[in-house]
Amino acid sequence: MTETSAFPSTTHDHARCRSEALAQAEAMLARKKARLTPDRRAVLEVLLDDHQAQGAYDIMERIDWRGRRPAPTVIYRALDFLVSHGLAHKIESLNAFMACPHAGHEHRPMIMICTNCSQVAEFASTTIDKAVAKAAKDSGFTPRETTVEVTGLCSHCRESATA
Amino acid sequence: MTETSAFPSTTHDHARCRSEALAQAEAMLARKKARLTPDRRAVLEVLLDDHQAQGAYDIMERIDWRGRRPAPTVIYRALDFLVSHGLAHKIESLNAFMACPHAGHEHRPMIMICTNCSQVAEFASTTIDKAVAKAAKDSGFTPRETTVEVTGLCSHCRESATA
DNA sequence: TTTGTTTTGTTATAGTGTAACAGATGGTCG
DNA sequence: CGACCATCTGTTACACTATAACAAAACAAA
Repeated sequence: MTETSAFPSTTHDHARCRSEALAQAEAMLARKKARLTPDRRAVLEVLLDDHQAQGAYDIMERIDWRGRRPAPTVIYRALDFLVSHGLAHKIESLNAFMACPHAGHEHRPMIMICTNCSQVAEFASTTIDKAVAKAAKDSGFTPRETTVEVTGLCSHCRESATA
Repeated sequence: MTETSAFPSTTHDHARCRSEALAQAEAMLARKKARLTPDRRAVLEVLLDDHQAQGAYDIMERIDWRGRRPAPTVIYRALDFLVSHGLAHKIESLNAFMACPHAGHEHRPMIMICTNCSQVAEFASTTIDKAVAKAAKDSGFTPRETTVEVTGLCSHCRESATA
């Protein structure tokens, strides 16, 4: 039982969720002496605004640039930084990004994508990791990075199923 | 031990591999009364030409169109058809496609991507499927489609490692 | 305060994927 | 046979995703 977070409930206090994640991120980066510059911070904040996957261009539009009109590169650079420090994940099957709620833990979790409400959540499972490692070994393959993504219905949407 | 195929060896008889896969595909589609039209067949043949992932535009360029200059839509339509009939897989982390060597088996295998020789292979593992199902259940999530992709080194490239 | 590293700004371009709709083709059933 | 319906093709246009390349600015460390 590798208990981590799943989909946020209706009673979920998002303001708190968001500010805690941000504080953790700041602390973690300070420890690593990495800089959370204004652009990077802006991107992270947009990602933390909700529990949905967001495309780079969506993110770009949601940021208040105060007159600036930055190129996509700016966003991708910030996203690269966040992903490489474990503060965000890229969701390959959506070509989109999500904030990672567990700042700084080394992990490549399974990502769950609700096709109804389009919320995303992650779950770290050592069982999956082991199963993948074994399958790779049985094929003579030496794994480096693993991607596991699942689409389906979250518990909310499962219950209020559209008849 | 769910033995399927792994990376082709140096002694691999690709002409045979290719023609068998094509024959299987034809048989399977005939059974389903689905049509392997010229465009679809051309795309499948290009995918079967090697064991690498190929982007839609690469595929388009490799086909001899005899003067025609088809739009990308044509390729994507053919790819949709092939994927929906289990004759090809989309590799999400590469935005590319591979032929599936096991025509018609219902399966969503783990896909292995060698970052050295860029060959791809698949492996069906019920252990992974179960682990993913359990992780989803533990999160209250009802899974529909699963993507598992691993990058790393195939057995060949592992041995002849670039010092 | 010099020096080297990291970050930003900017332009341009490459790569991936869909929407929409008219027209052609093929299979089927009376 | 021929009318019909479903599927497949052709085509135009566009939307979305991502990177290359390089000069300028900001910063940290000594």
